Amino acid sequence: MSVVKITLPDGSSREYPLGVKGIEIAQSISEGLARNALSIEVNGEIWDLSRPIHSDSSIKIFTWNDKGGKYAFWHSSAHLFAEALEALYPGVKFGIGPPIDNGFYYDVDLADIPFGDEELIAVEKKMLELAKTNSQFVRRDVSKSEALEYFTKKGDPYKLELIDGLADGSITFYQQGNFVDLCRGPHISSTGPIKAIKLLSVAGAYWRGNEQNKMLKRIYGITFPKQKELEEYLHMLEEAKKRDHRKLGKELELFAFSEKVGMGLPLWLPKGTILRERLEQFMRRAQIRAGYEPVVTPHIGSKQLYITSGHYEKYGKDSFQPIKTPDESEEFLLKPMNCPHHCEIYKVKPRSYKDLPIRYAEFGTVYRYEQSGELHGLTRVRGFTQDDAHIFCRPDQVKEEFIKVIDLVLFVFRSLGFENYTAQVSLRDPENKAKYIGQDELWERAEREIQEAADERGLKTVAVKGEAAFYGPKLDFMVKDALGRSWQLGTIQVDYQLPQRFELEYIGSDNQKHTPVMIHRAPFGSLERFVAVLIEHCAGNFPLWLAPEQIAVLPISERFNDYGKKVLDILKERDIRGFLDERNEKIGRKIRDAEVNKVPFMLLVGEKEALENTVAVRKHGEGDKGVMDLNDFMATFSKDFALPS
RNA sequence: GCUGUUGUAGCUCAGGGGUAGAGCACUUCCUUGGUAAGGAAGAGGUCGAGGGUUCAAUUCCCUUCAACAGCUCCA
Repeated sequence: MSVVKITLPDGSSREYPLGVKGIEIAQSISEGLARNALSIEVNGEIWDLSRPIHSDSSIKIFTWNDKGGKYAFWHSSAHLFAEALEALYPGVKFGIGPPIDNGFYYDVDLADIPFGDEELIAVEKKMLELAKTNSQFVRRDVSKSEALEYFTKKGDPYKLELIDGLADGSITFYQQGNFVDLCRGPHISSTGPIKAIKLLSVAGAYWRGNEQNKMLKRIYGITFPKQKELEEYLHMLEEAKKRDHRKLGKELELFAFSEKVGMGLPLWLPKGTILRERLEQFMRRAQIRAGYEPVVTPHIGSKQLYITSGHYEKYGKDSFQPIKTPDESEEFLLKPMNCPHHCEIYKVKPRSYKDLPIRYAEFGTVYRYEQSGELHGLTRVRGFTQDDAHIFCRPDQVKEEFIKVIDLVLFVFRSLGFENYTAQVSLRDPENKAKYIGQDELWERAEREIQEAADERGLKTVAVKGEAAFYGPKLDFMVKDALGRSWQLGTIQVDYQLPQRFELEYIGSDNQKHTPVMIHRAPFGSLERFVAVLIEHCAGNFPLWLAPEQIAVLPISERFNDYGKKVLDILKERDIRGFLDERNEKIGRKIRDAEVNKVPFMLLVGEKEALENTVAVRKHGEGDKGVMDLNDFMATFSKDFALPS
């Protein structure tokens, strides 16, 4: 056979000579595509454009607009970085240098060479210089012995360790210029297209992520085909920093931390508390409509409770330690989760199959001793409030209940304008079953039912092994923060284990005892994290119903403070949150301050308004909306003041 | 928890071996102004904490705490 059949993404296929290269296919399609092509997907694998294709294949040619294209570009940039670094610092040892979502990094052992901003700039310069030589990335298959010999000679222990773990026959080298790296690829054709380079930061990272190993320097960078794109990216980073919830939380006086109170223990300021309570009201109402019953449980529970649940064994040592009492036989733990308490509520009386499902909801504040280096604003704290609920149901009700919870989560996301979320099915790590409790068949059943429920609601899911909780698989909803970091928000978890451990039961229609299934769920995840992500999502410009201060009443001069007070009183009668700016300042100044504080509406009152009983409406970010009767104003926006439903 | 960086007024930051400075915010006075910063005066700090070196430390050294970045972790 001297031809291969190549199937294109549109389903059409063409024949090419055996050993055709991606770049040749691109040229045959169009000159423009060939010019922009960076890599090619061949039967689901991403290849170099210069690698010959020897069998019938489905292909897709990637450009800068595809993730696969960017990855090849950034992977090649990592090699270019290594080449430049080696040119400037001969003898440095290299770990790994992969592409990431935004750019690339390379782990290097610089021994004791100091490496700061100046060095980063010097390496950037060298990279640009080398990129201009437009050297080809050349792929070469090497035998394991040849690979070992090369890096032994070069004296790079990290690469030797990597090669050690690879099978002979699967090892490839890539070379550009004088630099040779162990690499699976793929790469772009040559260094020329790398036109704009920025090395962003240096951080420590353990070799192979193991803290027993030596710490290497991880150098992050990003590159672009055009200088303008780099500038736009850097601008975007600046903008993202302005949305950081830690910054806005301080500026808008939403929350604070105190060294004296303790790290990771947020203090909610008055404005932040309003925001948080509005979210609670919103969720309470949605839950009551969905058939949940609110419950309240204490902040501590006896150690025995957590021995029963299995949490003590799993987390006891690495958590807040037991609280003692004068009675030495007593020990209590700060509650790290609400489920055991809710199980005990279930147990207060015998249950019939007709009672199920039972749904207990609680805004439960829990405490977890997170590692100090993990704490991060409101997204990772040591004391937080979950919008928690536990659904106790029969096995035949699991899927239906799960779907109802998905609907609730999606309602919440929709109401708050979150469109960019991903759903992750978190499964057990089949290689490490000891990490989990419970029988295999229950796990398999739960994993299957989660996937089915998600599919039924048309969720796009990614299954990730090893991400399950120790008692059951989860469906996690993830969103990204302003700086592109991914956070888990809502979570839904099926649990066959806790009901057994707590010996929960119900009497079935067969008059026999059965064990119910438990579903843990928290659409917000925690109020803390949700508020953090919400702040970044809307850059502090909260929807009207959530805004801590909805309206600023701004008298033109002190002469109209009395009328302003009257307007404010009317607003307050309608439960609208507002304040009167009585300061001896000009109107321009009052407007500026209200704008900076992101107050959604400003009502200006002066001589004309006081005489006519009206207000001059100004909307945040939009400007003057004209003079209106106060009642008309409130009627026009009444829907926006109310909880969404 | 590990590695690195940082810590000066309420906030944002400058400074630097001889006991501190700016802008904004704050207070008072003048001004009563119509859609993003009116003017003047004033008050405000154990320079994160503890120890050391020194005639002298906020500045140099050590320890510690916290924040930040990354790694590891996340019921």
